[in-house]
Amino acid sequence: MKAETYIQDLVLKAVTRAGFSPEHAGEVSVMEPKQKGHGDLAVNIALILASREKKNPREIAAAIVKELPSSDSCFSQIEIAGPGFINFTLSDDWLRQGLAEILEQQAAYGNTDIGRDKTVQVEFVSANPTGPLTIGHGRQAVIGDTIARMLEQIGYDVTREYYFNNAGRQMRMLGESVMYRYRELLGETSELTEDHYQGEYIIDIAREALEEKGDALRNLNDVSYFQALAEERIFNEIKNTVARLGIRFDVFYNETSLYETGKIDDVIAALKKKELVYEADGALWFRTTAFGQETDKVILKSSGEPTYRLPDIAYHRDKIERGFDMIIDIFGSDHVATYPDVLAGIGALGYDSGKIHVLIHQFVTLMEGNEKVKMSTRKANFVTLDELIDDVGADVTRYFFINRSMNSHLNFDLALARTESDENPVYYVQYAHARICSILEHAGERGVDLAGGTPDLSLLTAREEMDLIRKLLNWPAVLQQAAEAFEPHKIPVYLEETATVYHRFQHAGKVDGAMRVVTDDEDLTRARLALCDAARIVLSNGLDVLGISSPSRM
RNA sequence: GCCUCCGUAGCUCAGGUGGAUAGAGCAACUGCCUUCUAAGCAGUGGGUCACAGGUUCGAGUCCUGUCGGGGGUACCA
Repeated sequence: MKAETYIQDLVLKAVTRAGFSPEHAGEVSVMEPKQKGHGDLAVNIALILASREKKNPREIAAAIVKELPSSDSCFSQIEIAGPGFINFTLSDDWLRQGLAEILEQQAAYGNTDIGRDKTVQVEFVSANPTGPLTIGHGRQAVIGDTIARMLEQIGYDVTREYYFNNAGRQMRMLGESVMYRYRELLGETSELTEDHYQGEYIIDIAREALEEKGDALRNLNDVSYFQALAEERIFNEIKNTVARLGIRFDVFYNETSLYETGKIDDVIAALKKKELVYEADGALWFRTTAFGQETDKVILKSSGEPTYRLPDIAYHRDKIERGFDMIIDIFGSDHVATYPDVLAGIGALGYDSGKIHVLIHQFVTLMEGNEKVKMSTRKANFVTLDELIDDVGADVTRYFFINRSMNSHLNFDLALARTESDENPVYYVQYAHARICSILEHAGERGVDLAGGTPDLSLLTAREEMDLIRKLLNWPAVLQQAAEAFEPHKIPVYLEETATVYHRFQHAGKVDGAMRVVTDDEDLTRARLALCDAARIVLSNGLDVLGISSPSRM
């Protein structure tokens, strides 16, 4: 049982017995005090009741505490502090019992079944295959995959999906770029304009076309061959890149299929039927002003081509039709203006857009020392995600991208990532894990291990030991909260704290020989090894959620 | 103009539904390795939480405005 809910229940009853009437159970909120020395969990109900009852909050707190059970083995102390907080300190017995649960549940510790029998689709990256993934895509890839992993841990059935537009102008320009490069290789003068893709990879693909077809395509004026070739080659690269980060998509969904299956036409027809579209200036407009927007939006250009909105609406309709309980879209902040149109479209078609969660992440500013690096796929002066992984490795890459809140701008200093990667916090967390593995191994060499049942955990009494248990027991709540709020950056924050508390625990043995893990006292040694193992389990589970390896040696 | 994200230590950033003395890493400075990894631990210095009002027992957190920066505001995606 979770301590929070237990306390909430206890206090709620005491409040009623003391003659007060809380408006709702949520009014008794149990929180973790920031300050050490204020217990493990605190309740501020007396402060809330004070203004309503026009009484001294400390007196109210006293009245409530009087109604709490006089002896409860779960707590070692209950006290009134400050302006009227009631602070609960968990008993060592309660903590040790929690430790036993960690050892029992192993890799499953922290998992819940909140999402049992529920499906969720996470759409992310979704970059059109016009060039290698950039660092900006990298942030989105890691955010999306980590959110997917968190949701899996709390029981959801997750589908990772990648959507791409292969029907529009961008891809045509890509094909044209390859075609012109191909002609250049045949000695013709360049027809490439500023609007075309300039990257070296375009020439590589053109060279492939040359090797495959010779000069047979010299006078071809149809880009489709070049476009298809480029799409295939570039997509392979994209898949390889994300695979290096441990990311695998379940579904690649392409725009073209929406036309082939008639889903685009269906949307137009449905909107027409509801009289939410009209023709003007040769284009077809979606009456988004009916949904509180400033202007109506074009969905079919005068050229007959759709704008991105139309296939996006059709695609999201398809997602809902596929029956997902929850749909998560992850976009860069350059897309903030597009999703209201899509949600309006979904609503207009009679669907519940409430199950769609749109998460916007802010940009990555790439720094090379003190200089900003401008990034543009078209101009090809970017640092690719692949190059970044080459430089700092997959673990550091993932950690950098997930370490901060997604609505905060990310300053990614390449020089720092390269030269000072040893100082990176990811090594700090991994090192704690490696240290534990090492100590377990060392004990094993001396003939002490954890085989043969749970040790006598009551031998754990030192402050460093209890602090570590406290921290480890927070993991399920951290994971659940991070998953439900879609805030993956809370995981690394927690892991760094946990690593610190572990390092402090192990370091205590350096200062005081009696605090060493492996001593001549075999029972105590086994109890401490169990604690080490629990720390290993939690760190490993946490790193796993981040898609980062847990090395046993460094 | 309008929408949106951001502004917290020298730098990069955390700060669950408002709570008690605002934190971490890096950088600077000082200690700590004969035995379980010093990729570590302990400590010192460093702040008008951009600014001004407001809401209340209480605001870094909520509301309004101002300033500064990012992104958007297309018949590009």
